[in-house]
Amino acid sequence: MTNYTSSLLRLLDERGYIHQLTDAEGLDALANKQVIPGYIGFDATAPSLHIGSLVQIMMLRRLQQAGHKPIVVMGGGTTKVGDPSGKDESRKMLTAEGIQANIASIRTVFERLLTFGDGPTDAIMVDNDEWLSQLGYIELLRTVGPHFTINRMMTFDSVKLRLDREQPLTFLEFNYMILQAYDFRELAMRQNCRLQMGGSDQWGNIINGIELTRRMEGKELFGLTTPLLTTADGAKMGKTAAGAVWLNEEQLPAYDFWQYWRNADDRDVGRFLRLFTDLPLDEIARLESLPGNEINAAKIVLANEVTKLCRGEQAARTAEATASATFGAGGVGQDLPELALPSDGISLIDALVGIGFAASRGEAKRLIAGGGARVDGVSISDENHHIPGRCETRLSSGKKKHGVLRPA
RNA sequence: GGACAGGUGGCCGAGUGGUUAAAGGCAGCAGACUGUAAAUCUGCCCGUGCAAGCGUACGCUGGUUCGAAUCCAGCCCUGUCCA
Repeated sequence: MTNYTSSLLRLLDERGYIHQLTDAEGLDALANKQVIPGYIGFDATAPSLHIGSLVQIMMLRRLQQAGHKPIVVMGGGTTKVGDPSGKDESRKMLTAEGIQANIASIRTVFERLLTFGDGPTDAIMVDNDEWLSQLGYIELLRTVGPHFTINRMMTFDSVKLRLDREQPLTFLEFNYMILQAYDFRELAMRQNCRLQMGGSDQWGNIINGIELTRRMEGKELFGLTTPLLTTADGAKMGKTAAGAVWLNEEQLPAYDFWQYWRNADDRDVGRFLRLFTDLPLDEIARLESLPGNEINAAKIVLANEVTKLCRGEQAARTAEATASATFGAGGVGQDLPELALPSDGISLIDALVGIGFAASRGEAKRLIAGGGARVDGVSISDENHHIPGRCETRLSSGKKKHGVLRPA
């Protein structure tokens, strides 16, 4: 490990945030000397970010913990053009109001993790629409255009990959890197921002911003990327059966959020604790070295801590209580999904579909045929099974998904 | 504008007239084993129905045919090369 002298880089380094750094010594020295405004850009295409972005959010939190100034940049302007990053047809153009609503919703999570305000190290949130929508095409060409060569743009992975695979790459997408580079320059001018952070896939964009600003303004900026976060079995973080693991409560109930962390792979526990919780490192070292199934205790700590940060203390407690009531005692907890139970009962199939364990009746039948449907813990293989009304019933799909049928 | 190659289920990718709701892989779900872990093995994996079946589905629209993802025409989209 490198010997950093600044508390910022030491903190980031020992917790595993650093993948690439443009100028380690320069940044280290600067961090010792002044408060560094640093930013990370986020997408505004959905009303919530998911845990794929959590590393970046946590990095802003670390920045603030180390006495620097986090700047959250919402891509309101870039979102207006339509997000080209995925090769899927995610070109839905959002309305200005839709984007604003998304930003407002996303902000609620940031407010839990960062301290916003007017002070020197308080976090701020800006929308790149502020400057991008003002931008004239001719002006952009004249001021920014000369600093980019196509030759160089072609060498970036994001571009090269598409061309090599003979996939389409539109002019719009090609221009994204220019807009992102422009963002960095603009922030350097407006907020005196000196550092941009991001995922390793942003390295090219960050470099572009640094070079553009150096050429246009003669200012020296820094870039830092995080390692690409995958789970131990190689999957991208944040995807589960039900879809993405959203940070906002409206998109994903706290109990499910808690469960995601509770079900982490053994091998991921230590890494996740360092990245996603504020626990001291020696405590984390102790937790991650717990032998055999004692590691489950560490997973519970992980789930509690992350849920506390993202959803609040109360949400974490309720989720944990629900989990221990459900898994430990075989009972039910208040956080489980519920379905009203009519007084004359309900068919097992309807119950499974109604509570969301099966997307269609056919799927419910298959679940039953496979032995995965349980009523009060007992596996039911009769697809015509009828659940009587009156008493509270525990309905499960497999061993992990549980719900409650409550008499109406 | 021209020539050529393509557009298949969440993704990748076979399939060139009926036996194709469409091989195979990935992802996903469930079962066994476990520790709410991993690995492994097994089953499932468009909708509806108890079922036979019916309805949808292979870029779009129309056509040929008893029958089309497969053949024909036009259109849209993508790539490569040419102008």
